[in-house]
Amino acid sequence: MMDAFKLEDFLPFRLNVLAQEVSTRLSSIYATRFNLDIPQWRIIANLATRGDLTAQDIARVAFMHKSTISRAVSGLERRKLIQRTADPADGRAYKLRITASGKTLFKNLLPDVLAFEQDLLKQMKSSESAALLRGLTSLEASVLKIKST
Amino acid sequence: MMDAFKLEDFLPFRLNVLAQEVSTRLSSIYATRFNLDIPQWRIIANLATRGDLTAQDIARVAFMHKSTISRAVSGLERRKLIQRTADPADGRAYKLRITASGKTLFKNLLPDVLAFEQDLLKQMKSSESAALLRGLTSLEASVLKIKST
DNA sequence: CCTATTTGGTTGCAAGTGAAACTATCGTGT
DNA sequence: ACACGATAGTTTCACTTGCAACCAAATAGG
Repeated sequence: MMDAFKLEDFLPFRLNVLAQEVSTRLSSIYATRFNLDIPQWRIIANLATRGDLTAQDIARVAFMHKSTISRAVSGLERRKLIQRTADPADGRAYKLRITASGKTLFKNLLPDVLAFEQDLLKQMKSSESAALLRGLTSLEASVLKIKST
Repeated sequence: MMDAFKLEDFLPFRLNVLAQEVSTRLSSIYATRFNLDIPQWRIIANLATRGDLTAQDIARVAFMHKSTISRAVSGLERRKLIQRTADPADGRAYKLRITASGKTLFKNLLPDVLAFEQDLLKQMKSSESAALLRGLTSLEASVLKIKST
């Protein structure tokens, strides 16, 4: 019609659709089987793999808003999947730690989640999946550069 | 800590963060300068480049929910950027068409939007950006395959 | 020290979104 | 011609989310 612009080739659009599609399918795994939403899953995963963190730490590494974290933490604490203790070094902050049952949940969840990722990648030729991962790494760097501009 | 799982290497997480980051920065272009939100931008772009479409058509090509489209269309029609006419072939449907002022807006917007995409890609080595695009194409196919499973 | 600014975290509010219910119309089968 | 299920689009509702205002504690500057 007008111009040769194709929305379906437009990088931001493609990223959005892919992320959305992948996210929806993935979250159905931990939502239905483990009753976690996306923020909760991210917090669990970070605490399980990185050790104790404050909400602020999580905000930085998981790119989440602090209000989202605050709410997700309440839920996780209520279910005793994580535990909050005052940070001795900073009276405003709380150290978040995953509990034993949180670890168990994570251990049960992880295989499913990894299997899903592998399903996605296994459908691709290995040269293509390698290209994807390389490209994503490069794009991540590019976004950071633009960000600081 | 526990397992070698790294959330920051996990494909769904990476896609999410990237899409989110890119989307936010892009939408600030058309939000502040042209008062469009994401659904509206997508509708304008599709109508500008593909010609007349029904809401249903847009839902399919742009992966949007019909309720989202319905609301976005109202706003665009109110601003006379698009126009709705009853579909002669189907009494339930409406043909959506971009108006002259809609086209003008799109023409003004397009260069900014393309420049943003180019900014992203230009920061990457051309081998890396090629890898990215190839990988995304392959992943798109992979997601579709899993979807039908 | 004492004030001013910043920072960690929580909460209220407004906006956006998906699911589902609903209306109107279409298409199929009988 | 009619009844049925499917489909286009709108709207209501519940829920999520980001932003901004807020409180408490920390840090910086005079």
